[in-house]
Amino acid sequence: METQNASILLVDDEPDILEFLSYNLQKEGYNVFRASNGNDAMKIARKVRPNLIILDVMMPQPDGYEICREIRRDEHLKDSVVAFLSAKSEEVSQIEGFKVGADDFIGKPVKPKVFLFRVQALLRRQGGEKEPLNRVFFEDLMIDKESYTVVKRGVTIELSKKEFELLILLTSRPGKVFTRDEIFRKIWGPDVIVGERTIDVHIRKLREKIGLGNIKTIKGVGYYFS
Amino acid sequence: METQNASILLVDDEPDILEFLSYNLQKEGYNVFRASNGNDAMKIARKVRPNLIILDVMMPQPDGYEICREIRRDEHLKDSVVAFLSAKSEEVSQIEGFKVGADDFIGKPVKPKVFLFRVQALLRRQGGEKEPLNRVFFEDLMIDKESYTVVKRGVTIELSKKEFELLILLTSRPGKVFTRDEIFRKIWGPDVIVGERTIDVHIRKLREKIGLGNIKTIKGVGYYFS
DNA sequence: CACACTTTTAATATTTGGTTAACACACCCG
DNA sequence: CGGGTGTGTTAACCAAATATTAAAAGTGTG
Repeated sequence: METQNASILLVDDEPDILEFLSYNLQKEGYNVFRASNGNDAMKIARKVRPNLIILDVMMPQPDGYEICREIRRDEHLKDSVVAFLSAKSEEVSQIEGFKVGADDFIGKPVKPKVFLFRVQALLRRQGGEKEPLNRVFFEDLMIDKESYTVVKRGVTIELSKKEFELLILLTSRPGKVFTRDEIFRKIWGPDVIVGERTIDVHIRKLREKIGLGNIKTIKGVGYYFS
Repeated sequence: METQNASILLVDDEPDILEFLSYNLQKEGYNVFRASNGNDAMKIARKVRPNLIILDVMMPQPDGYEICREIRRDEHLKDSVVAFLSAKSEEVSQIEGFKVGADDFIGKPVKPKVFLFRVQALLRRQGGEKEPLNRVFFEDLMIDKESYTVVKRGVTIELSKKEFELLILLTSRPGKVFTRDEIFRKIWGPDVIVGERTIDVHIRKLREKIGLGNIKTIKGVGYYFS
């Protein structure tokens, strides 16, 4: 749509974080606005109608949730993409977050690379809504292929790349049993040779992170997701 | 080994990269087309309607963005999946890329494994590599060769490898009586020697799991499925 | 180049499906 | 009726497959 650079509104009461995020975003060429409290945030939002609004959950006065609700109530803003920043400890609050209409959660501490990647994914969504959300749900599990995250019952779980690839592969066809060979070919490629136990180790880590029940073994055959 | 006859169009002005990617894709069984400039690309695209189009961003004449726009404008092509190739440095351009309707960005230098994995993911998105469901039905029984499971009246039953192989064999020709020798040769192979009772035990377990009625014995001859 | 992190290897433990063996049962035939 | 033959049942054993762990090797990053 717009040919101008995307505009992003950052809202956080901690100046350091504001500064840090803002720096990273500007480096990528985004048009960044800042606010340190809810009132300023709404004022700016109404004025510039940012493509993306990033809110810290924990703030005095109107907190992130409250601001988000207000945004969703505003005729001109309700279609904005809203992402929350939240510390790992208070992750249960994500449920609340999605209830008030959040589009994404970004865990603190923020890693620049991941952060920018997600911002990008969020902005992309904002444009063409026909784009199906690249998310898969399995009971209490949500897998977001865009942001490389897994959320289990509101708790964000960080996976390494291999772990994520493995999970994506297995969930691409729940119930299907993938043999070791198949897994090797699809994730490691046809000519990479690694030890047999490598997969087991990754499977183990995955189970450790997302819970044991979901990935099952059929001895002599392979693994599957259920 | 599944035959992935998805067709992929590669567009890049550097012959080396074209060759490299093409090699990797073909090795995986994809049907690869190449073009070294935008005009050729559009010509080929209109003719073969590839499932996936991979464009280098940096090209003379019409660059990747321009080609992508044209693809999105074309009635027959606008639903193709389009991925961009781009060097790490020019990341800002990704915003532009998503704006013109790109589905993914693949960073150069390209690593085969990652590349193939993403291609796979993209093709999956394209409309779900529809593979035939490997399922057989017998009255109240459904046998799913993919998941090594049997569903009986809605209840999923997990079978071990041997049990499953046995079931598959017997149901491959319902009514036909398989002799012990036949079963041994087909499941254990020609040179494996196991005791006579081994089959009985597996048959028993199968009967236990899927019900007694289905597998019948003809004394002195063998077993059959009805 | 030190640090943090991911991936792989290697060594060890544990699990479980497959097999066996011993025995029970059913049926046929003299 | 009793021995013969073929199959059913059971539990115990074993080895292969997998799980687990820690440490080494590889990666990127400041």
